[in-house]
Amino acid sequence: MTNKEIVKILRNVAAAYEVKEEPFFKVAAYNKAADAIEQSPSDVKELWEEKKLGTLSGIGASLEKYLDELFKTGRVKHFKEVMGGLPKGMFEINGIPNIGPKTAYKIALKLEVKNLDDLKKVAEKGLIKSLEGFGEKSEREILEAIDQVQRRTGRMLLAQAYEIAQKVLVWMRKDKSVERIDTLGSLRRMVSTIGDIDIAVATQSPKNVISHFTKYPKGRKIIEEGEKSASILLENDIQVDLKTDEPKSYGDLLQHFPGSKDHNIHLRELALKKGWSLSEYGIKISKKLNYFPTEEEFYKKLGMDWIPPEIRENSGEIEKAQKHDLPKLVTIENICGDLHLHSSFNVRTSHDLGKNSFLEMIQKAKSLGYEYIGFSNHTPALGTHTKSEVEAVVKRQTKEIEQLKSSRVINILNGFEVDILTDGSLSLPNNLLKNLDFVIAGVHSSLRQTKEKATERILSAINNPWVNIISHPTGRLLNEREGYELDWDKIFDGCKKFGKILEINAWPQRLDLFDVMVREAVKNGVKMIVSTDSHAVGQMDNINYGVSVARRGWAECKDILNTLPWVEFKKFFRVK
DNA sequence: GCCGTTTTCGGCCCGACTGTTTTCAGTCG
Repeated sequence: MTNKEIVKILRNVAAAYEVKEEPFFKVAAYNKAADAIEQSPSDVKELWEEKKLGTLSGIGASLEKYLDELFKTGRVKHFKEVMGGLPKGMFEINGIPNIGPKTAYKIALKLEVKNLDDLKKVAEKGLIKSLEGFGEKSEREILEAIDQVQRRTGRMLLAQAYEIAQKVLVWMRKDKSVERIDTLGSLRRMVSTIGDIDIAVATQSPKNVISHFTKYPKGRKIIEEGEKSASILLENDIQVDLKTDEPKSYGDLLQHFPGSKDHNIHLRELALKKGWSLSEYGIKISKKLNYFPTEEEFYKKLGMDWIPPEIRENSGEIEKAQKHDLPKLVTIENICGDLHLHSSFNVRTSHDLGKNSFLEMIQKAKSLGYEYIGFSNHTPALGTHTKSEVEAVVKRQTKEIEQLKSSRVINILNGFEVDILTDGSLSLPNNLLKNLDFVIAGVHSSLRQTKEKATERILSAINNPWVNIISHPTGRLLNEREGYELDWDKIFDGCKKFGKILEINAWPQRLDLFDVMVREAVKNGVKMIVSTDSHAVGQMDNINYGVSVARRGWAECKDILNTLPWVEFKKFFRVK
């Protein structure tokens, strides 16, 4: 049983409880447990076998007992009772954007909808709008949502694939026959979502390597075990493919499998003009196969510089490499600070609070070798604070940060992440914003506006003199929703005119701006900043994924503001 | 349901927004 399957079961129980109007906290508890499992890097069944289920926060005595029953018998009597009497179809359509448990229940019950296809049919027949509480618009939006779901891919997030792959690499390095090891495929190119995990090994004794690989402790099933390659399935149904080659030809292997397909096709066409042919085994010149131990030598033979995997998309990189004019892409070592950090500073916000204190985040920043750090908690919720209370909160945070600044452990910027509200106004007034060292503004609600409205909305934040950074500009969530559409010419113009910075948000599900738009921003001369949106110190390591997006967008240090040393960096903000 | 404790109960989740209402229910973050 995979984590995904367990999560689905728990979400179904939560949905059933919600429909049956059980106390809210019970519903929340099940969803929280599902969240914990969804985000757990370990296999939950494995944890259960090791009697470590209790280490997962959100799983208490009751759920532990139910999961025990689930793993032993494959079912849970209590869950069955809870879901009893409810139409099965509701669990199939629950979770589609804007369809929650109650909507799912109503539709499944009244229209006898059993699955997504049924839902599409009844919506197309116009049966939904005739239900009480539904109308033309909600029916149309359901159709759009189905369309969105059907286009969703079964790919995992880059961060997930990356972490799983790192563990496999650690295991593989234990085998003495492994001389070199790297990831291949879209993972090596650091694409935002990944299908399978591919790994390359340079070795003289592939047999040993493959035998070691198939013994990977988290492997569930060996799919294929050949002489030079093997594939295994991990317990969470993720496939890992291993390919080996001799060290003398390792560069060929390493170059071939990451692609992209278009990049390789272009290379092959170039080779063909010289009468050569390219493959994973090397470059064939007048029927003789030439081997290359490194990628650098492979590319050199083709008359070009080595191309960083992140930009191998056949979008001009080959021509640049031939002219020895590739961009000098930003690296993680260039990053000097992180400005999008949510601390546990005690404010009742309308969004999530962080888990760690200012001090803990400062210490983490030091350990990352940063020169500066910026705090950007969400603002106090508008509904529950009076004007003077909001002002008091801002003052309280400012005072606390001023004290930390005086300790001179690291350079600190005092800021907030303000909401860009539906009408384009901000969740803090200007008279408070102007006293902050910096302001990040982001959209956190009403994500379904038209292109025109969304553009206007963001432009009004760009026009605000106290706003410095626009966070996660497109609002997309990978595998979940596409962002709102924007008129990018206007956004870029606004940023340039008013000196605003676009964020490359490194949160694994966001990665927003995304690579293609980063490239556009670079072309337009718009400055960006890579930041993590961390809500806990551990998440500050995610900066890596943001840097990858920047690299995929051809960004150099000149494009990324937080590569600047403090003395230069602070000039862009209101540091006294 | 979970969790933490001032440790076996009481607090935890609520604000914003939308579409359908005409005062609210449901979704989302």
